[in-house]
Amino acid sequence: MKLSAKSSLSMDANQEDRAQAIRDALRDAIVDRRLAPGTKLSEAEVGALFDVSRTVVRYALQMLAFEGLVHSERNRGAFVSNPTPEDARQVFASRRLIEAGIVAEAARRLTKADVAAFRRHLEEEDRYKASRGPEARRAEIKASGDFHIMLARVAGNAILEKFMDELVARSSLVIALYGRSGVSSCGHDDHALILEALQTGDVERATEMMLHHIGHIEADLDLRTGESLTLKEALNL
Amino acid sequence: MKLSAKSSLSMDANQEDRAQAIRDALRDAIVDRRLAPGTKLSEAEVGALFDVSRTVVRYALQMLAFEGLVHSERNRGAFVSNPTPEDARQVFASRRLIEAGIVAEAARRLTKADVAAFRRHLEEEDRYKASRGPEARRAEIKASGDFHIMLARVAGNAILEKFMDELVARSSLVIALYGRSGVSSCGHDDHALILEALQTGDVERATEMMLHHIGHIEADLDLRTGESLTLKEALNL
DNA sequence: AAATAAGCTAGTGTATGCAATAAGGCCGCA
DNA sequence: TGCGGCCTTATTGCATACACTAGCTTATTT
Repeated sequence: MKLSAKSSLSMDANQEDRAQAIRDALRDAIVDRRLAPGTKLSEAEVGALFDVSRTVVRYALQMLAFEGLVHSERNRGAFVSNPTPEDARQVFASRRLIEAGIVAEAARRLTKADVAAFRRHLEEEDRYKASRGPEARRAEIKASGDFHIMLARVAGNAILEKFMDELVARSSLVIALYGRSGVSSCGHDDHALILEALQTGDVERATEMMLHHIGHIEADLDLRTGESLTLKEALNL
Repeated sequence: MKLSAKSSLSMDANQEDRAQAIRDALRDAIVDRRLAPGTKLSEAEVGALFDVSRTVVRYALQMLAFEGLVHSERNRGAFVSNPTPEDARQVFASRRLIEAGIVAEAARRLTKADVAAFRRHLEEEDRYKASRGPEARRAEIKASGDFHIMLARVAGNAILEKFMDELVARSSLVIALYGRSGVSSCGHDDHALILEALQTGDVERATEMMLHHIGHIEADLDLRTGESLTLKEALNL
């Protein structure tokens, strides 16, 4: 667990709410796959890393549990979530539903400034795609999720935006567990296509592109029922 | 603040997680409108009522803050949320989107047992509608929300179910603040119509009914920009 | 030698104490 | 008499201390 870099940085900046800072740091670590699913998040350990008491850590962990990124078991502790294939399917089903609505609303509200921001973001994504190494890969996954979060923000509905934050984070976990080729690297610029359709005001096409895009991501997963269960069952026979 | 009835009851039943019990009790109180928007939820006071320390109360309040039912201000405390008209619009926009998806999925999965449960529920709703008095009114509102939550459960997506829990709760708050005639009492049995369409497997019609229903609820609101803001602006001129 | 039970340890659940902050009251001043 | 600043007080933020639970180790018995 190496999160030390974040700690000092966020502490002096955020005098206001340290629990939130810890939450964000852990969230990033989970989404970036620096913390593997199943990893135990010991209160004392995290507290030591961030130089706060367990009280504050508990708040942060509870928030993450609410988002579904962390699974909390009474008297046992908190662990990075280990979504089942069924969980994964539900995440993507939810995304298909909500992102379709977001695309429709975003198309109506998209400003020139938004388009410019998206262009900058797409360039950044491309840079990461071009780069090699695990660090660039992590950055690419993060940036890929950020695209969807930006879109949700443009849609102007704070509630849907919050839902998308959660769904994108959960998606990262799912991809970490079940992703085959690593990234949604089916050799496509889905995001660029979506933006293009949005710019021309073609809502229907943009929606279709989005659904295809989510389909691509999901198709890249290997959701066959986990081996661990099969193994257990085999031993019981 | 009279929540005493719940406290003793939930304590002996739930040895497992007292914070959750308190959360549920407060949640019910807010959704039932026993706690008005803006009411301060003092940690010490709530703790005394439930006979737990502030630590546990804080967890409960934080959970409610995450659901949007409670607004937490640093060094000031937690208050029952006071959604703005814009918040209200976003709640219903989100519901239109998500419940359309839920109806479609529920139609596919609806079993006979589900139908029977819905029928029982509708009867209960009717009983409350027939009864007079504020107590019956509260029960009616609650039951009305429960219909939507049941539907979400039938749809079989835990994530969407959680989102609906939050949206239904927020709706109750909004109705408490901006509701004109009190309940969605536009003299209709929207829920029964939705169930009927679902039974016949007519997804399109069920979806349409659901959207109409949400429209009915929203139409019953008076979302003209709050007087407080207008007053402030008037004073600033 | 294997299995079971008892104690031990590590870590979470809860309460409480202390420090800090914000709201309200009080006094002085114009 | 009205207004502004200071102080008091109630309440939250955080840390720590204690209680309890689960899992592991060990020892004893069959």
